[in-house]
Amino acid sequence: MDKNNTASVLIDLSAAIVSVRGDQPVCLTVPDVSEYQTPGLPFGPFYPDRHRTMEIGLRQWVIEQTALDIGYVEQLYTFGDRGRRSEGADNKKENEHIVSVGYLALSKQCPQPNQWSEWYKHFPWEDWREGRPNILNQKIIPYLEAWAGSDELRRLRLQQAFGVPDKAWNDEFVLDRYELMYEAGLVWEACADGRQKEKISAQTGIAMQLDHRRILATAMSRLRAKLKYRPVVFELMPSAFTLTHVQKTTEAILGAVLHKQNFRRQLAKNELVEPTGKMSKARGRPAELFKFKHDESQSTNLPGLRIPFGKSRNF
Amino acid sequence: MDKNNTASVLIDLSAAIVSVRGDQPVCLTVPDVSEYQTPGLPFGPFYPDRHRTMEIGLRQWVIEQTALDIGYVEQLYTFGDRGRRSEGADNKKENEHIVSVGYLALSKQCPQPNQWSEWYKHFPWEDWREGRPNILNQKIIPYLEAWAGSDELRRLRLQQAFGVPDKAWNDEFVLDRYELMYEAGLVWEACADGRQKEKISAQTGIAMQLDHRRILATAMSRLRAKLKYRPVVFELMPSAFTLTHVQKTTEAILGAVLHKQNFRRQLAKNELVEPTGKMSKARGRPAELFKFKHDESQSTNLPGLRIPFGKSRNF
DNA sequence: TTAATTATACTCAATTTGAGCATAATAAAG
DNA sequence: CTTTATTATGCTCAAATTGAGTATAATTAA
Repeated sequence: MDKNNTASVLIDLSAAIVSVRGDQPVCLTVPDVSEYQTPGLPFGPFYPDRHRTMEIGLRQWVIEQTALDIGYVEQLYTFGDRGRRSEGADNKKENEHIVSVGYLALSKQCPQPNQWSEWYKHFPWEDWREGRPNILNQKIIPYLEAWAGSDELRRLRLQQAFGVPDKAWNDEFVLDRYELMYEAGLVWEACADGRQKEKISAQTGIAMQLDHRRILATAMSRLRAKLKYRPVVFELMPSAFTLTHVQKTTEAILGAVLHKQNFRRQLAKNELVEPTGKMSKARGRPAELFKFKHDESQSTNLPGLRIPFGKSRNF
Repeated sequence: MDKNNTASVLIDLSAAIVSVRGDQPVCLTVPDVSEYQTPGLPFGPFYPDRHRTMEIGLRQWVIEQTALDIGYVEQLYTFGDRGRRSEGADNKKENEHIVSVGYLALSKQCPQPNQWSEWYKHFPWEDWREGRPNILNQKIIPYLEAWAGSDELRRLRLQQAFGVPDKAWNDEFVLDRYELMYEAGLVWEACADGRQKEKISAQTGIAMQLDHRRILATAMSRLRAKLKYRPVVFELMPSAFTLTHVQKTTEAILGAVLHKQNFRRQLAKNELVEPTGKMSKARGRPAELFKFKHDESQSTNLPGLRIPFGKSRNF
């Protein structure tokens, strides 16, 4: 193998294809054939000869393999870490290095329910809609505190990511929290990568193949952040919807509940929706059906929601 | 060439290494040997055998080639476009596909002035510190309006990116504006890539090699956005500085002037700086010297500046 | 009819923002 | 030594935004 070849790599395009089913954000997964049965994100190789850009390549295999209509697509991050893909265990071809480019895609529908995996089964500590998740105080925080010990840097990172002991929880730091837990050996993937010798007694969320849970965490962080300044929720909504429906979808993604009246005030101020004239009928008073105002093309850099938050979110 | 090989690519790590000299943001460049004399961003190949992660690989060649102390490094975007690197003109090896991973790095110093290129020489329309740049009304907007014609989509994009006719200028849309100008054939690179037949009469900013101006535009967008919610300015400041110095640096990057008292109020509220006790001496009343409060390690996700803006920025 | 449920209009205090004036401390000029 | 230019910093205040309610309307189910 000459020097030129050592620089040559294969590129995987991995996608976190996100949708919302009921009040749960879900993510398209493919089943695992190995003994562990951990789900993984769908991915396909990038063929530079065939596709002019990587995004085109990604859309291509998503259409071929899933027949899904994904509107919004955004590149997340390019991961080139050795040792974060369980290479020793899985990869037969030692010489082929793989770099994976992670994408976030949003889909309005999610047919075939068994192929979609709920976010919060993989990240139970990220859903605060019913209050602070028990797993935090019962398991994660005590374990991480022990791991940090008296190490100043570790304690600082713990404070940043998890808000302990006195800072607020920040819903956007999904990736930071996952990475900290990985380093501390608190997720299954750390064992698989050989960073942790013994298995952790109970699992902290359902693991995923290779570094896919990390890609999903990146997608969650990005989507939660983006929601607040770009109107991406509408990429997850049908053509007509009630305001409550938009709110429930937003809350599902943020993993937090919002103030109803203030949420609507923001929608109104930013002129993001317009009435269709029709009404929905369900239990109580019928709600007006709205539609997104700018469904044409690149509505990417319109104002957004400027989510109003409850103030104290720690404890 | 078998199917496996068509998927194999070389990876370039390109870096927009940014610093501020006086009141000008600058970017490390390497001279061009070709006839055009256009500067380019420094880059090096990624050797997956040698470096565990791409960021480590990047830091490695930056240290080797520039001897710079870069603290903050952030991955920007992975570009895999064919036709956006003037391949026909430059690349001899038709079979080797190159994907470039763009990085943003911040440096406190910028020695050897001739190797650093000022941002606004490449993007003269992005510096609004002296008011709306003349080149916009005199050249860019008229050209783009003609290009858009009566095409609704084009006009919408024009409004989003450049604020014409009635929206405000958004300093973060550097990339959107550059991409629009590229598509419209208003930058030199579009000619080089063969998208534009004739040369444009006068240049709109100094061009760069391959797609490097696009990477710089991405860096500018990201840095301008980040500045507002993360305290990254301090990665560009010496260990002790006056508040005015922080403000001038921020203004240089944003390409806009800020209200002095309000800027300081934000710094104070977020507790980002603390006094050193020493004073600076220059022309007028001496200013207190401050230092960044959290210089240890990952201060990445601290509050940030929440830049207050002047209200009307169009015209 | 009544209760439960959901939608929507409106209010109000607290906070944040945008924009300004007033005053203080220094160097350079006269 | 006084004045002027220059920069720093303290303080004010109206406008806008946010957070957190209350009140009322229009339905379905009992």
